[in-house]
Amino acid sequence: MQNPFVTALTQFSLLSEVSQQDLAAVSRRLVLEKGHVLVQAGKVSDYIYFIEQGLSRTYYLKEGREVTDWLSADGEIAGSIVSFLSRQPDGRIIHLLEPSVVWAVSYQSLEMLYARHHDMERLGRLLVSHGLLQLQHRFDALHMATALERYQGLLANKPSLLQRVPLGMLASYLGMTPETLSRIRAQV
Amino acid sequence: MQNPFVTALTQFSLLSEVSQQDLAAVSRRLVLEKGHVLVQAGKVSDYIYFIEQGLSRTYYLKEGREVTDWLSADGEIAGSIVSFLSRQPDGRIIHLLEPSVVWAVSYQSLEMLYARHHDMERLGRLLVSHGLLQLQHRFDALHMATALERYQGLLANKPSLLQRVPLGMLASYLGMTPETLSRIRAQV
DNA sequence: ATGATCCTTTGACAATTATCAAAAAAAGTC
DNA sequence: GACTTTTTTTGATAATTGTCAAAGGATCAT
Repeated sequence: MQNPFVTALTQFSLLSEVSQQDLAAVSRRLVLEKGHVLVQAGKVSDYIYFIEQGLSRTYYLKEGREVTDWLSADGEIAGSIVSFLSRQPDGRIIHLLEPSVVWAVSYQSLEMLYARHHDMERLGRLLVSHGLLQLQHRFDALHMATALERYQGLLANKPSLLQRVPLGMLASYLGMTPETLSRIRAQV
Repeated sequence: MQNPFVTALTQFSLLSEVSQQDLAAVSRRLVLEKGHVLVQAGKVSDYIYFIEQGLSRTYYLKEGREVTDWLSADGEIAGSIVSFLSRQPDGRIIHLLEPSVVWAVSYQSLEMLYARHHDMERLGRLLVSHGLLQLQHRFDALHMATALERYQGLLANKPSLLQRVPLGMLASYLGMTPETLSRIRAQV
């Protein structure tokens, strides 16, 4: 299999040749510049993305301030999951923090594949399960933790983000102000 | 369908008669007293629960203190999802805050049903998706919010928990100390 | 390269939240 | 129902984190 997107998904669960071909057929590879907006606010998000290479940031506005909700780097999934799964508009915006190569699959295509192939439905279940585990992990890292602990958690878990993501965007990702993150970083 | 557990799951996605029967066949109804422990810490959790009536609390210990991770009431799912999905031990404990009627299904049975019936696999996917949406919602409610906002969020979203869950357990659920929650409640 | 813009750091101070302790209230037990 | 135990409230104080402002750096576009 040449398609890195299909290869990555196959890690979650084996797919028949037919499913792999069908999946490859509905996925599109995009080469995009830094700053490109993958998902706009207020619309139903119709695509889910796989970041072959690059970095995306999901954020929303709260009282005029940007709150970073999620960061997806090479080999990870990006998407406005609330909107994508619930089929409702959502305020989240996804944009690229680096020039990136991403794969896109539409909701419709996925539903079609789920209906057609049991093994794709299974893959979908496992993908969502994986997403749930990731979110729980992130939740735990922020729950009942001090700002310093949250920073250290990121340092232990995803240190590369500290290099690749501007401090101001990381701060709200960690649930603190830029000033606090700057001070913590200076002092550790 | 007489089985309230199967009826509840059917809301997520239609099931064939056969699937419904198979699901009913592997689920067991339990009538349990307050305080009963559904899931112990440090073990791989082999069951997922549906609360027909009652209330459960998921918590773990952090530096000697109990942190409330999740609360499941009538009609909701309870389970140590990290352990259940990842098949790894986890520190979370689930116990009942009220005498409850719950339905239990084992991991093995579910896997068997997933493999046997495509529509069960779909139901599983939708159940996990629903869980992911719930967790994201909870995450959003705590992210970049003050203690007062978090309290008001609970008041707006799940006010019944304020009546049914002891304040100390709610406090860590909301990411604050019992003293802070007590003061906020007195003042609002 | 240069200027403009945006991001980060630092400082002073204010607000929020945590901690510790003790009293008051509520819940569980015999 | 009285007693014990646990939970909640309240107070005083400390620690953490946020806010506002300004200076210093970095980045971007021309």
